[in-house]
Amino acid sequence: APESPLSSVEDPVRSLGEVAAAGGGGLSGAMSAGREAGEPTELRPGTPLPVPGHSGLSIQEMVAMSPELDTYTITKKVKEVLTDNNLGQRLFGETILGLTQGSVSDLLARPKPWHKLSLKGREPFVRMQIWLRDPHNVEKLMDMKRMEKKAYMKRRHSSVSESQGSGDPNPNPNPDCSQGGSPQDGALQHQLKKPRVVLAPEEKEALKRAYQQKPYPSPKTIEELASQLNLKTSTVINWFHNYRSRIRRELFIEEIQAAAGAGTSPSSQSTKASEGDYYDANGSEGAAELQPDLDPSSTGVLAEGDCVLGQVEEGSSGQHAASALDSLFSLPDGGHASSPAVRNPRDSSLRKKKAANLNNIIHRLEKAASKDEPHEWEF
DNA sequence: TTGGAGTCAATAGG
DNA sequence: CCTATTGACTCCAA
Repeated sequence: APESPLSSVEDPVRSLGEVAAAGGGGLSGAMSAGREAGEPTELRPGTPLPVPGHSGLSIQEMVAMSPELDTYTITKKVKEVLTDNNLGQRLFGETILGLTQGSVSDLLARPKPWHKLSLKGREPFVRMQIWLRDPHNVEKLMDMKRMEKKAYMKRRHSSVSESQGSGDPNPNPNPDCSQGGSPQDGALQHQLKKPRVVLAPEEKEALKRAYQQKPYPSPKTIEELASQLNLKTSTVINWFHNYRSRIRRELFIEEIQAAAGAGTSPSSQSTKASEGDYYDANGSEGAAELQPDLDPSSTGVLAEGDCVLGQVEEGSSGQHAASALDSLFSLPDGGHASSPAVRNPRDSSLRKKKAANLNNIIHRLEKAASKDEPHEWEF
């Protein structure tokens, strides 16, 4: 069998079956029926990407049994290993995690604390942990990188001549190998595919301002915003979904940094953080002062007790059968499990964000108070 | 239905 | 090439 240019590099297992992934009901997608055929999207839900060595456990099972992991330390280590060895997020993500580059970037840049992750969300971290365990894995990835490059060179050479059909030397019976084919009929699809919406800075500002005032706008408010900004309603809705979600994540990170920073050094480096990107640096006014001490846990966003600190108390109990797993869940080198410490509740940035989240609470209270009657309260 | 969690994938910068 | 950002989509639970 002639080695395929690149697909062979990828997960050899992969779902053979793969029922036409036509994708379920696309409710709103109606009009833009441009969904092109091919592009089975590399790794899909089917085969959860086999975990390296390992006995029969599926990652799912391993995730379930996994003790609390320090996501921050894991991502830090992964980033270090990748950069040290010139390995990209794309290759790492697609072959090790089964995720795309963008997702990997996001994950590595702002990992959520373990206890805030769903089972699904923990999977990538467990995979990274396992991957880190064996230094040999780095070698394997590097080999793959070389192979990709080789394949790429080869393709670039041959493709030039066979400009049209059949030319594609695709020895792979499996239509999976997306890499190659694509630039075929670009022009056509380009027109049919709805262009990506890019919000103007001012539009984002307006939305952020609206968020400050009402993190959970009513359908009515959304409509207004949409028409005022001349955007589709769905775009506004999506924006709020995404913004809330990303604000939430920012808070997690701030908490981690606050805890870590406070512990290592009294003065500590004022984690420059991405500051005011996710919330209006200016607009948080009043709220902050009005609520001196809101119980964070009630927001459902600012976790209970202590996130970051959690993993200390864990240890002792679950050993037993875990002994075997023990080796699996521990970084190869110094297992320095981030030593958290006191955290500084006075962190202005954190406070500001928590304050900004006040409206979140209000929203829920409103909701609880009056199910019906989408009251539009003014403050 | 609505909101949250995870992701994808286009795209902007390096 | 690579990485970061981000609008949209899929799943799922309440």
